[in-house]
Amino acid sequence: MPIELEKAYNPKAVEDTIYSAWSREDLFRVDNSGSAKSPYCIVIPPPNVTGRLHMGHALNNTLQDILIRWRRLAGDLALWLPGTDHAGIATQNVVEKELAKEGKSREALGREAFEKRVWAWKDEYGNAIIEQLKRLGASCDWSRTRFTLDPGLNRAVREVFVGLYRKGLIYRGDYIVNWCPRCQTALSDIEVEYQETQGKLWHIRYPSADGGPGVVVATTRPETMLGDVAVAVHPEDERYSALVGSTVVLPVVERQIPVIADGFVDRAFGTGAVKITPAHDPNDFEAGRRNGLTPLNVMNPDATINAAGGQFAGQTREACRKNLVAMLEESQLLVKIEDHQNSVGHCYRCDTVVEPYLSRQWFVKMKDLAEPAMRVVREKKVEFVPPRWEKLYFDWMENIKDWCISRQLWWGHRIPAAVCSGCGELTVEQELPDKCAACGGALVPDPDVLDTWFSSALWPFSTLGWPQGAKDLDVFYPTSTLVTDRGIIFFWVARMIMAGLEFMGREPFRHVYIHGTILDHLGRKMSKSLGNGIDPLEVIDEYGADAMRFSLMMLSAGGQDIKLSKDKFEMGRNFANKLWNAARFLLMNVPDTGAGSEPSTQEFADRWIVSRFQAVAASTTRALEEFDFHAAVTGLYEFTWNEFCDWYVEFIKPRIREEAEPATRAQALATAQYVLTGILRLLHPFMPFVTEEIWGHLPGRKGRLMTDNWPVADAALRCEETEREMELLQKLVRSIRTIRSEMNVKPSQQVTVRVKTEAPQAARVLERHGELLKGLARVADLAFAPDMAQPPQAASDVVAEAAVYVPLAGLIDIARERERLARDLGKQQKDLEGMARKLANEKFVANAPAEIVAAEQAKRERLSAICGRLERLIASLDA
RNA sequence: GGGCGGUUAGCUCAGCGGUAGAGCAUCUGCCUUACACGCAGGGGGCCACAGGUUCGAAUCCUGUACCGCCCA
Repeated sequence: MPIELEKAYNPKAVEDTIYSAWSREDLFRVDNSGSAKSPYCIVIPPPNVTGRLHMGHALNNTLQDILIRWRRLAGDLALWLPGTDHAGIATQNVVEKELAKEGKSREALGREAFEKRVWAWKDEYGNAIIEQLKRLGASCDWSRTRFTLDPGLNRAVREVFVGLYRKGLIYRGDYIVNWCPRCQTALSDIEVEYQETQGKLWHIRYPSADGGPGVVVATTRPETMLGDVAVAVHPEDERYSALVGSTVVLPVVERQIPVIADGFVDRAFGTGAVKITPAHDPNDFEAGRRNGLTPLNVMNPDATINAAGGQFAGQTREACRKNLVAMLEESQLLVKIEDHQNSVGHCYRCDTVVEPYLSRQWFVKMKDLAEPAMRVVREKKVEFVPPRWEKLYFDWMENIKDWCISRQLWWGHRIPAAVCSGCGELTVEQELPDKCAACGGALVPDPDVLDTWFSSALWPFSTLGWPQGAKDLDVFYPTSTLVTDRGIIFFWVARMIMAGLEFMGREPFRHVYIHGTILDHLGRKMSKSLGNGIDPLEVIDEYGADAMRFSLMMLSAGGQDIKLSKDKFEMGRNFANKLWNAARFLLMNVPDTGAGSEPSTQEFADRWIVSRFQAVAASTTRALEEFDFHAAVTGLYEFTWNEFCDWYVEFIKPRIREEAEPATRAQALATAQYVLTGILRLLHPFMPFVTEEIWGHLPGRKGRLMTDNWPVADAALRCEETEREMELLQKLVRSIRTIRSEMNVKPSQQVTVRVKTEAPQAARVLERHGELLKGLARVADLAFAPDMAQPPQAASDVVAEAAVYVPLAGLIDIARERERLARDLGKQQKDLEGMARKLANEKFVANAPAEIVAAEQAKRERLSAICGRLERLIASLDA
């Protein structure tokens, strides 16, 4: 019994089944023992445990899966190592919200109980995104799944922290950091997002202590004046030189502060005099240090005013600003208010306005780490694809600032440090002792945790078993390719390179592929607040995972951003269905025993498709090697649809009918099966489900497609002569089809065709392959000759090598026919003239490469032949 | 203010030195027993603008405009 497949491909019915089969058969697991295969490894950019799969993930992970499935088929020991990120702030926020619903708080619960609670949450919900990746088809080795808070990774974090501390690359100190008053933690510089805001510039008079007019300062944040300790002017600013060294009175607060001179003041900004608030502004902090001024902190961690703010104590920063401005106005010290555009920092997790805030934090000294990390990119040991991202990397690395790594959170890696309650000595150890080594006093562990990105930076080696050492580490480090978004080049990529070099002595990966960003159909980023997101799981339900993957690849050229709308997925869905039906058709005709998969090259059509297949196998491989996913996928689309389905399958239909001659039938089926099998292999990385499903129906196949082989193009099977002949045949078929269509000949109606051709190649094609032409153009009667006379009442068309006549008694309107041919002639003549002009240009002939000139001459010849034929046709109509 | 990317058919995008391509949409025929998620045929573009380089520019260079992203 021939195999009968469903009429339309139904991804819903097969995807889960296929995935469980792969899983059940343990095909995801990578065995690193004694393999002679060369290693290929990708570590996943670990999604947040709190995350839900969005289109960005879908794109990112599709790309990784394509690479992994390709390399696995190609015979590598291909490991895709999955995992999730503990996402300090985000996860803590989620659980705190949950607690709030129960009327509880993290503080009331206590640290230990809270941490337990977060772990419980993680155990229950933290796997969601992993399960969603499986629906995408991700072929990760799930047995190696890691979490950034795993004990092994914690061990790595402590090792790195202590190592860097001992080298003097980690230090603790009091500095202005970016403080999120809502999350109540420090943030690193790159965790702050700046937004252009229409603000104001308040000009405030600080009168002299001696009763003089004093000085007018301009500020965008009047509330911070509570913490002012000086007013600064530029040393060379003549407007103020008399005031330097004098004392002014801080309005409302009535505190006396000095006027100092410092070169950092921008004379052109505002009034040229600025207030100095060292505890609340990074520049002022530095200025304060230079000038020996003691910072005055006037805010609580939640950005309300503290006791130092006197009468404003307890007010929020916003309320304080309002009240203070009102009071200044009342006392006539508010000189003016200007509109002022400035960019205001917001917390990247909760969007609260960030406060520059003086506090004691831990920092990593970056300069020494950045140097070798730049070198490996310069020396192409690490390559960005597309290469333009290198520049961004260098720009950031060259201006790198120290990294604030401590976070005032409860969820994360504890900083392995403690302070002695007795002598104040700082202890930094992987395993903290109970007592201070210096004085024997009790040690108080540092309450802070590390920036989540600190553990992420170690991901390429901590996940493989560092620092304990492991076979995986030996086999797979350095990893091969990192696939990620431009948004985390600083956060993650750069830091991984630095950490990898520092602790492994090798760069963590060879290539960094930076893909585009998914945008909505209007070109905006997809976001929860805009509600313009497309849910990949819905897309998978509606169109299938393969359709989504394939469509995304069709749309993602050269790492360009992707403007997405749901209807785009029809492309992939239609293609999957096309493939399915091609397979369905062949399987309906293939005997149970299989057709074999040895291609035949005896018949012209077989020789042609086999040759074309070698070409596409070669170009697909090349495209993947160059990370050109778009080229790979469009090449496969065109080959499968336009060559295999539209032409080859149509060609062999007569040969595979039951009544056909058995030998040619067997050859056609074997060749078709050979090409289909090859298509499935080439397509598998992009569309793993349909290809595996079809594979499962092929008679005589062994094992799973997922672990089969990647096709290697065989140059010996390439035949350019055949391809040229086929092109001519196709032109003739199209020519007849065009006539049929324009003359409204019913598809069921067979026609007679006469061809006038003097070209030996055309004669040969018609002689040998006339039957193919008759089949595809629905021709009952075909004849050709060098001197073929135009039959009466015939519609006609030309190709360069021939004139084609289709006698259609009663259907021909001579006038219309003449008009049609004349229109065509006009077009062709215009092209011909252009070509002739070009070739008449001596400079062109002299300067252009010989092969170009030859090609242009060939083109002119072709056009001239076409024009000649058209002219003769028109003349014969007039006769 | 600096950097990067974009501006090609109605829409979404390829092409990146030899006079333009795809998918969708559109128009005309077709349920030609693999597929209407389909088949066949057609129409549609002075490749943002202005200069330059070149025998030749959508493609390289310079500038302008607009859109987007990143950094300050």
